[in-house]
Amino acid sequence: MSNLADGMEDYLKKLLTLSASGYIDIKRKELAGKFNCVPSQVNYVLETRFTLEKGYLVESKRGGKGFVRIRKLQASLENLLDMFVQDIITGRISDDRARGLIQRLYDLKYISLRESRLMEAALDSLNIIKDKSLQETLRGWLLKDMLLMLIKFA
Amino acid sequence: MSNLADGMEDYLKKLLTLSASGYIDIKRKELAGKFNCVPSQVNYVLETRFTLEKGYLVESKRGGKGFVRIRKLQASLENLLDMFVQDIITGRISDDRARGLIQRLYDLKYISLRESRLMEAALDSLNIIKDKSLQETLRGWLLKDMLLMLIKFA
DNA sequence: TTTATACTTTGACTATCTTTGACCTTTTAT
DNA sequence: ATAAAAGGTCAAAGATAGTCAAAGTATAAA
Repeated sequence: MSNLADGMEDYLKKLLTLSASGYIDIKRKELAGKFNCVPSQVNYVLETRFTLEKGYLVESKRGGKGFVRIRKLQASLENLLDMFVQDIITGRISDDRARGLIQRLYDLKYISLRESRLMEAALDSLNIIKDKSLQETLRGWLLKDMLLMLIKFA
Repeated sequence: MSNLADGMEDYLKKLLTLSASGYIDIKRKELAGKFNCVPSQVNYVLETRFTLEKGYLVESKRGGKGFVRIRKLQASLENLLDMFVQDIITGRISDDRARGLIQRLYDLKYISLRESRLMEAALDSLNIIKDKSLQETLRGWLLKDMLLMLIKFA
């Protein structure tokens, strides 16, 4: 008998393969109910099994009619991401490295010239931050959020 | 099945696109009746979805023959500058206003959908900053740098 | 077999978004 | 003036989801 987390993982992955849209929407509480566990267990499964490195994107909304949406990335995007995931998940990234990644995205025709410049401009704005540590952290988030946005609407 | 507020938002936006005059007049109580909710729900939708920053103007009148008028502002650069002059001067801007500006730039066809999303993603990343003051300042720079870049390479 | 380490499960507390209702103000009709 | 007919405000309640750290379990190393 496998554990709860593995069971929930399998269940969600199965739903995903059955889904035509490439994503599924679930209710955290309902899912927890189905597996007879606390709702936060769902978060655990999402955090450990449906990560970016593994090719998944998770979005959610709170409040009435809220949801958790799990999206399976296309293989091509996964490959692309593989190159950056390491930088992204460490959470911090140097300016040079960040600009290198943007250049790479452009070379791969994944973003337009204007888009690359937009991303670079965003990086520029971080230069007014005195605290170098905060700067690196923020740069990591900036890059990650922009990249995820591109992927989400690919 | 989406929630009440989203449904009402969609309904009103649809009416707006169908309207030749550029605005629609509704009766708060009637609308609430159609959606089977309390009248103040209408206010909630107006306050969260039809704000000035998002390019809408809401006027109303009480008493007999009362109404609520929702107008989609036509975007123009002049218009935009007027609306955001204060932010530009102070160099600080709230999240809502920043997103509104981006939306308006997109309405104006100054930026593409992807570009607008990139800019929004950049804004997202600032949310990890605890210090609200620093956050507002940084947001100002971020927006300014991205905007200048767009202009420079227009 | 014990111990150390990694993985899983739980629950209390928090954050966010939505819905409702009681009470308030303005405008019009008589 | 007054009553009737709108619309407005605000705070509480409801509906979800997120975080974090403690407690429980399984696995690997000694």
